[in-house]
Amino acid sequence: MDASSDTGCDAVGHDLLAWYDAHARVLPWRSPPHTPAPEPYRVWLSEVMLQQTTVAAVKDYFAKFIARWPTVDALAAAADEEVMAAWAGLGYYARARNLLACARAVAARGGRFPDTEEELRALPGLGAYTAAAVAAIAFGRRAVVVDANVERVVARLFAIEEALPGARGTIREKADGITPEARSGDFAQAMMDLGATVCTSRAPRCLLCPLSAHCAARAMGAPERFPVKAPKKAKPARKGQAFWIERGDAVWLVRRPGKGMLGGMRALPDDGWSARADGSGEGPLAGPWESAGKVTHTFTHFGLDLHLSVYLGADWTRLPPGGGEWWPLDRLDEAGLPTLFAKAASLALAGTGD
DNA sequence: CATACGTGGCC
DNA sequence: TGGCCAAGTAT
Repeated sequence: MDASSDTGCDAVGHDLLAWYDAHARVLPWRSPPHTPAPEPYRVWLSEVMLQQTTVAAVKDYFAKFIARWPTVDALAAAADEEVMAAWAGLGYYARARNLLACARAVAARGGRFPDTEEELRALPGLGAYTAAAVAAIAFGRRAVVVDANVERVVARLFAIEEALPGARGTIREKADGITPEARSGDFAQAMMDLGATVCTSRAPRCLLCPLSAHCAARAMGAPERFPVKAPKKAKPARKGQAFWIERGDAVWLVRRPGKGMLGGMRALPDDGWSARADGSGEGPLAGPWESAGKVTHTFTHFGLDLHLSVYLGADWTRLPPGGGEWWPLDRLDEAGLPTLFAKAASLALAGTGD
């Protein structure tokens, strides 16, 4: 037997589940090992929030959503702008739009989530990972659950030299080979816990790892070399402007278009900056504008220097074109501004002494 | 298959 | 401090 066949698939599952029984993280959306599964609604909501997002960042949002919308039917009945505002700050806002679309699709079929991976995959916002995770965790189905943690653990277990993202197919096959028939939901969560707490990206704690005896990367003495990754593209640096138009007790807010950057979110008016180009420098009104400083913000695929121009004592007979609303300054935290514009608002309020 | 899409934490 | 990273999906 070679080093990989003696991992004998079953041995990995057995060792990992034994470790999980003793070391499973306690999380608000999770049931402990050997207890009934959480409600599918909670599993689904947490999995969507956790897409590309850390556990620490999700916790408060999960609690807020569950308190405000305890069931999928309640969420389905919510107003779009309420949900978008509640999601503000969590990022990847297409998730919030798909969350509502999915909740309404589930409500339309009686408030019950489908219980197969294939049907779950057809719902808005559920890709290969989330459909597999919900099928396994909420419904006990055997499913191959592959997220970034699993990719890292598997790439190390089998010392996969092929670089991501090309190695996805190979990694999935290997993950399939070690996924047990029984307890596949626990297995998936165990892999993710292992990746998050032991088989970490930097400085993996191999001495604490229940799979170290099976690990090819460990045997090579080079666990941190895996997974191999393709080099990243440089982020362009963009410049743009945002405009703070104040009427004494209120500021002019717009709603961004439903798709694209920060789609569907409330925002300050801007000069049309994007990932592809700088803004025009043109404001929505003639002014008079006063400079209030600059906000720097880094998005996934570009960096932005956002210059803020302020117009105090605006005349309400001269509303900017294109629609918007006067938003009370004392309720600005309820507007649901994405972080970039929340930073700009703080800058404006600091500068105006409000 | 490549790209667009947020944010905060870590070293 | 700037780059890397995190329970990915849609197109």
